[in-house]
Amino acid sequence: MSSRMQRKKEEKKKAILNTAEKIVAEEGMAGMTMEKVAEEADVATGTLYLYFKNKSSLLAAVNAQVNRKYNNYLKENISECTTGSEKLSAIGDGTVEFFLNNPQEWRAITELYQMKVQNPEDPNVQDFLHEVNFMVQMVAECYIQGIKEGTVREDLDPVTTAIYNRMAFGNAFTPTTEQKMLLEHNQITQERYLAVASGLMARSVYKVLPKRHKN
Amino acid sequence: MSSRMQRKKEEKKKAILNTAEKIVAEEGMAGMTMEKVAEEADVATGTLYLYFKNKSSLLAAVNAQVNRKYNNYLKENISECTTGSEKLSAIGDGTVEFFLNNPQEWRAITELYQMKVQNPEDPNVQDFLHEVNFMVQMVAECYIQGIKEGTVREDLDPVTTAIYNRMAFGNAFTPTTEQKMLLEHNQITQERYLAVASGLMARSVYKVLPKRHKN
Amino acid sequence: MSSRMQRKKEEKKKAILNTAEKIVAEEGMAGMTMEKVAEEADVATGTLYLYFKNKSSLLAAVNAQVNRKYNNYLKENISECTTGSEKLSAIGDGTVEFFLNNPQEWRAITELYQMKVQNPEDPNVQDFLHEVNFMVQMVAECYIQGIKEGTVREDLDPVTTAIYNRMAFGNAFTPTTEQKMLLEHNQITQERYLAVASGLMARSVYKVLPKRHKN
Amino acid sequence: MSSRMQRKKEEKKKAILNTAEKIVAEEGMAGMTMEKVAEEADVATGTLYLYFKNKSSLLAAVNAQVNRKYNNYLKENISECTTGSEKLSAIGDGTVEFFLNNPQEWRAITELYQMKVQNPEDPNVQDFLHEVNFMVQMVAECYIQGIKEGTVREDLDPVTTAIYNRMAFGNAFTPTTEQKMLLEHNQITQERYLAVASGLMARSVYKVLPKRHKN
DNA sequence: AATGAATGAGGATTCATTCAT
DNA sequence: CATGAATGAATCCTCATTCAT
Repeated sequence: MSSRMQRKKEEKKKAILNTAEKIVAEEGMAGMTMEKVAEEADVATGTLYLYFKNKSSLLAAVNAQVNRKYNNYLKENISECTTGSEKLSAIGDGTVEFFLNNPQEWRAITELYQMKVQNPEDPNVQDFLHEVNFMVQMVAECYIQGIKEGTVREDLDPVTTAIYNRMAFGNAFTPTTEQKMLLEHNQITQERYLAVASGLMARSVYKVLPKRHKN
Repeated sequence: MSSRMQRKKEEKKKAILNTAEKIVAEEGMAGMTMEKVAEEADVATGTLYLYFKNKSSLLAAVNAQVNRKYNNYLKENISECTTGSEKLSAIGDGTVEFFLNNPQEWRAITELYQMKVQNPEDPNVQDFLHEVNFMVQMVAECYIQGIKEGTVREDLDPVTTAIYNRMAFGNAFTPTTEQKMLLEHNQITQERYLAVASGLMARSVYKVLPKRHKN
Repeated sequence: MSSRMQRKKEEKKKAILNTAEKIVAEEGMAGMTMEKVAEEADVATGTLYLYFKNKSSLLAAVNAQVNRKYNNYLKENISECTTGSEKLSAIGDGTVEFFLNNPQEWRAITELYQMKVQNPEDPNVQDFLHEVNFMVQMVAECYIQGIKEGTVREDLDPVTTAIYNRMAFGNAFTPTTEQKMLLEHNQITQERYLAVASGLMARSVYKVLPKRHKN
Repeated sequence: MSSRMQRKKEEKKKAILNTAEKIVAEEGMAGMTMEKVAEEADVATGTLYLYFKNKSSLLAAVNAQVNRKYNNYLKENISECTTGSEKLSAIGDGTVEFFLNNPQEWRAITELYQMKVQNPEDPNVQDFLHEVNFMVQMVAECYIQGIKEGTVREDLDPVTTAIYNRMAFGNAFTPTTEQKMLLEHNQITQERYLAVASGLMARSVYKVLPKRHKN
């Protein structure tokens, strides 16, 4: 295959992926039908199966891509930080920024939390796992550095905490339906909720809260 | 209707509800088809609709029941506590116990976090909302008491925190698929995960960690 | 059975019948479910089957009752007329009156035009047939008298015409969905339609139009 | 899509449409289930939904097609006529012919008189309405011409009469169940009924009956 | 590689009718 | 007589996946 062909193929795959991501963000995982993806990506239904083994694999690919974007965003945000505490702040702030600037990606990420993995061998699943784990390791390293530097509690388990935080983060920005009902019922705004959640997470990690988090 | 008839009807409703709960726990919300419920509950499909308006309402009823069980469990656990700190500990420990003793209920609760409410007027939805809110208020009051008693941070927003905690709790005990993969990949046991998560939550709330939480 | 019991039974049957009639009028033949009838008539579903063999039979009974009412109305209206022409006018005017005063009955009558007879042996079907045929014979006799008196065309086939007129009448007052769309599309009011239809029917029968029909 | 493909698709659509028409004619609107259509058209259930949005739309399409056939038949029949009276006769005779030669279409047309329109935006509904209205306008114009030429009553309302006639025609050829019972009960043949009905309709319209209608 | 028509199993819901009490 | 819970076949519609072109 000529490299031009190659490139074209790659582009089509991306187009499908982006369309799928958009639909997942807008209508949820269950709302993403292969037909809709095909139509909106302007390809035939059958074509989807040339690029993705099945729906499950496409979802995994979306999940991988969207997490890669998130990771890249944070990586860049961190690059100029030196202390662990700074990095953690950068991750926190970066997430807020990412959430505000890429609402579609964020919606997709949280929708896909509940993705059921059908075939762990699937390269897209592997890819996805790789991305998520990268993030976990990155955060864990910040904790380790923070512990060394005395800003993070010494008894904190870095990796496990990082894994726990993934969900806590997601939830802080995108409450479940149940939580939305509770917030509404108790007349609490989403902004308030986000602030409180962030504070709680910070407090669980830091020895002394950095200034910005005193809110 | 004779009271015997009445009782029998009530029993059948319970039977359907329990079957539905079991299936939700085992196969998720989407995996709960009306046919499966009917078959496993050993009734005809049509019978389900005698007791529940539609699938959505049945799910809400399951959600209400399962949260009621949880609430009752905690209520009893709390009843002998006096200080806010004690109560919060009792809630934490009670949740662990409940999770260990009623794995099915717990699975169902977490599966149903993402339940979409279709008709807010539905009595079962109302019932569910009532239960969840009861729990939130109960925890919030413990925080308030704890603040008064000096064990809980003064700047903590009781209700909002209680709402956030619902999800954090759920997640601590039943990680998402994604998290399970991460835990496995990093060779962290579920017990370890639960311990770390509990510690993080405690730390975010307490002024000084109670002894039991020093893990 | 005591005659009091007998009466009570008769009353219950009437109640069911009236409820069924109402529902047919409001929601059409297909919209009349046995459950709805039972609920609205405040009896158990099973009770319906004590009084009517099946749904089909209940519909036939409704059809019979509603036509009986119509017939009685016209009979009374005619009773003081002497000439055939007068009687026919009385039937026409009576129908308009009946239609205006008993909209429910009228709706039911027209809805039931398309009733499919499943079992011709059914007493209710027989009853229904008897009523409709009574009406046909009554009109036919008016035609015959009119012919004798020189007001109705001699070459008119009394019975066949009377049968044809049943439908024409019904249609004049209750156009089909299709016709309603056409009327709306051409901005013709129902009143106009009724007037035109009546004029056409009169003209097809009379030698010289009676004054009232010159519209 | 290749034009061969295109043609094939068109053919399949027609096949489905024809099957649906046949079933409507034989078993009525309510008797036409999607499953029956699929089976008899030898396609899968899902295939129906590739060609028609839903059952309601399929029924509308059948209604449109069957009326188009009827219209075309009459258009051709009229084409060589010059006077309004001739055209009206041609329409009457044409309808008899159509009824005799296309019994299935005729049955379908009359069955569909009671079609409930669910979505007026549906192209098939629009199509159907267009066809029916075409017929109404055509007949109305004949009346207008006839009035000018002095053969049709001057006081006749062309469009309204044409709308009324649609039903009258339909009924003349395809009596309702009720009427069939009455005819049978009074030993009147369908031919006789048709003749009488035609005569009545003619008489309601013409100033002087054309010879052919003196029956 | 790409297409998109076709498939058909599966899922929610309704409703006439029965029957044990 | 009366009840009303229970039945389960029937119906509409969806959607992941395949395959002939």
